[in-house]
Amino acid sequence: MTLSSSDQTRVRLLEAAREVFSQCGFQGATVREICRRADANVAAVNYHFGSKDGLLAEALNFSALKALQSDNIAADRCPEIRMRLFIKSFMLLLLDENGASRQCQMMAREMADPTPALDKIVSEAIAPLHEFLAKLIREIIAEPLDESEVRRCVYSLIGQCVFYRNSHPVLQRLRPELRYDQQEIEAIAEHIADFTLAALRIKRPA
Amino acid sequence: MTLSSSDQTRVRLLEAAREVFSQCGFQGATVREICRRADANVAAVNYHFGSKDGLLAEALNFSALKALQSDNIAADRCPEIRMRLFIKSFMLLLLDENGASRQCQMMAREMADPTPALDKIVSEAIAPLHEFLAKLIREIIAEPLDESEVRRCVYSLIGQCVFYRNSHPVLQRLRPELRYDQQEIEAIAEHIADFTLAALRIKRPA
DNA sequence: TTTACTTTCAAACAAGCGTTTGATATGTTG
DNA sequence: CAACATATCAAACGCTTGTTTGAAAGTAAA
Repeated sequence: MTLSSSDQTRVRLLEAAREVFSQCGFQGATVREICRRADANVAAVNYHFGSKDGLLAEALNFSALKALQSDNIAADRCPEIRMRLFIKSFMLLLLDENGASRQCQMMAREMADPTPALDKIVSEAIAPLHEFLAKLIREIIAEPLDESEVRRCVYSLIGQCVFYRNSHPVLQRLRPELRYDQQEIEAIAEHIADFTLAALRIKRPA
Repeated sequence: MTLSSSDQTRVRLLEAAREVFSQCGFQGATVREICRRADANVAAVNYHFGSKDGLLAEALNFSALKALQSDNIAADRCPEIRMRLFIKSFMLLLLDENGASRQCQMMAREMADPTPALDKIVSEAIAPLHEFLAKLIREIIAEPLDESEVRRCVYSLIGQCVFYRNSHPVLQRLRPELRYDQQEIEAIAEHIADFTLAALRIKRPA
């Protein structure tokens, strides 16, 4: 099955949309810029997706994030190792600069600036992610723990991770030589894992 | 010394600007909305501040954040206690909902969406804050530590803190009953302090 | 009161936005 | 080929944005 010409511009639009949305946010992105990058007419967005909102809804795609979680569960490792593995692949998704994976970056954008699509993002991607992490943290602590306390540990972990993405403009100015290459990302991931696991071990019986 | 009529609308504009900027971000805020809340004409912003950019520059004010740091240094306490004190007052600044202190919230906004004022914010407020925290962390660990490692600890701490502000729209949807009252903020601050200090103690000689 | 200066205001401006339109091209089907 | 549905396009629409304008109102000193 080959692509019809309309399907071709559709996928070009979706790809360009992910690029621009993840870079500029939904508000900052313009339909004209997306169409320019997709070599398409301004009217193409509304023809194929109905509206800018519709384009965003179709551009969102949580498969990478979900794959990350199911792979992690499938991995036959102890909870602490699985935590390390998760953080590493999560940071790669979040920071990879020439990324085929703009999905998480779009989500990180939406988190600060709500759009009509935020409800979908929360219920389909963020809520499951939080539950996944809460479960993993419970396994690591291995001691019954207050629900609200587990939740705050999840927030502490995710807060550390998304910080590098959300505050990238600031970090860039603080340390202009900073580049998110594979090596740097892995170093960051290792720090976050060390930091988080150390904090979690305290809560565990001795 | 009393306020001239022009000074009065100036301060009303500044107050309204802080309100709207902290709620909507710079891009999302409109001059018309600010003027509406300040009971001023649309032209008032350009008359008094030259432009929307100029209004932002004057609305920014880092005195609360600086006072927080100097008070903390002045307090005659051990580093760990000072860390707890700092986190608590920082979270109060960040989360206080009917806040006279919109300053930190504006800064948190800027961090995700760069504006022409970001350079000023970084050099005058964020860089000193990071240095302050780096020093505090070094005191807590009390062992010579790699500069990049200290920096990442600073990021871990700040990341946890600003998460509650930047991801507020998400957390609101995840837990609609969430309210940032005094008690909740203090509980959050205590968690972050416990979490962070536990992680830092690991790095310290036994 | 007159003069000079500052502040406010309704109105308009130019530019950018998402979206719509109607014509033109393209492709598919009988 | 003819007929029809689909896809693209330049152009324009209606709206909002930050900003400017020039007149009116207010203020203070001589």
